Amino acid sequence: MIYICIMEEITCIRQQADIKQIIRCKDRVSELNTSFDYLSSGLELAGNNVRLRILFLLYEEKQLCVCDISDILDMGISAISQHLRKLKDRKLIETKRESQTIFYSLTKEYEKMLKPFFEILTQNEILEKI
Amino acid sequence: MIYICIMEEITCIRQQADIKQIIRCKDRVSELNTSFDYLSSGLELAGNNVRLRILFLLYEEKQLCVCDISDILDMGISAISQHLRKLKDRKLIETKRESQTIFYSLTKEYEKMLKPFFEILTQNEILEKI
DNA sequence: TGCTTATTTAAGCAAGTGCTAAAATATAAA
DNA sequence: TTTATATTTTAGCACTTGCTTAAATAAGCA
Repeated sequence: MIYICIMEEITCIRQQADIKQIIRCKDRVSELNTSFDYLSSGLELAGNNVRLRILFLLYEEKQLCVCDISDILDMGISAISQHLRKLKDRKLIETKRESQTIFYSLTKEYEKMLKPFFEILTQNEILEKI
Repeated sequence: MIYICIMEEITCIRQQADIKQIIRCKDRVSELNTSFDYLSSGLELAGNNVRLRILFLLYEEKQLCVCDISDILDMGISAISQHLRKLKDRKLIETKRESQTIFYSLTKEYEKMLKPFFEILTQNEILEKI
């Protein structure tokens, strides 16, 4: 019979290292693997300054077209369009065509998810003014 | 007398464009400018897969050293250290030295802020298993 | 003092991001 | 059909990010 022993390379050989803790954490992280991918990809999108502003504008105005956002943020239409595509691919926003104009809006799911953030944003601003 | 007229370049000359809406949004966005910078920089940090895992691990285990995280995530110590520095610079985490070992933990503020996210993460995982 | 352990910092590089400019697509109106 | 409007897509490029390797720092111990 052949025994194959897979040794996990431990980079750190601290005396006080809690091996049980490390193994428990490894398991925990790997079972939540896809959740981390999903959540981080969403946060990454919102983590861009321009995209965060776009999400906020859609949150407050309900719907806007590329052209509106381009004017508001003083940026090229193409640049905005590329940001919108990323947000749409990841289903943070959705489109509704009205003849030539394409209106973007937050999906129900993300409107709910982003609400607390934008409320903090707005409240802080008010507090600063008092 | 010399009049200087600063014309704002409007890239989009849509017939149906609501000029009042655009100007209102411009003002709104510019008054919240620093808030956007602050929030997006935080989300950007959490939007990285490795850093999100680090934040989650610190959330669950309360405190860990570079070495622990390096073992758990199977990554080089230097790479983890550089992520930790970014999180520390932005005050998402803080350090506590115990002789040679430096323990990292979430700051009170961000522990509270991240809680809802990690609860969703954990709940979804449980739901999937049923 | 030197040696070990724990960690950070710096240099270098491959890969990714976000912008601009130009070409392509799609709808409406003349 | 041609022309204008609204938008997307592609190519190219500067800039940033995240990793690796190697050198630097810092604390405890012989």
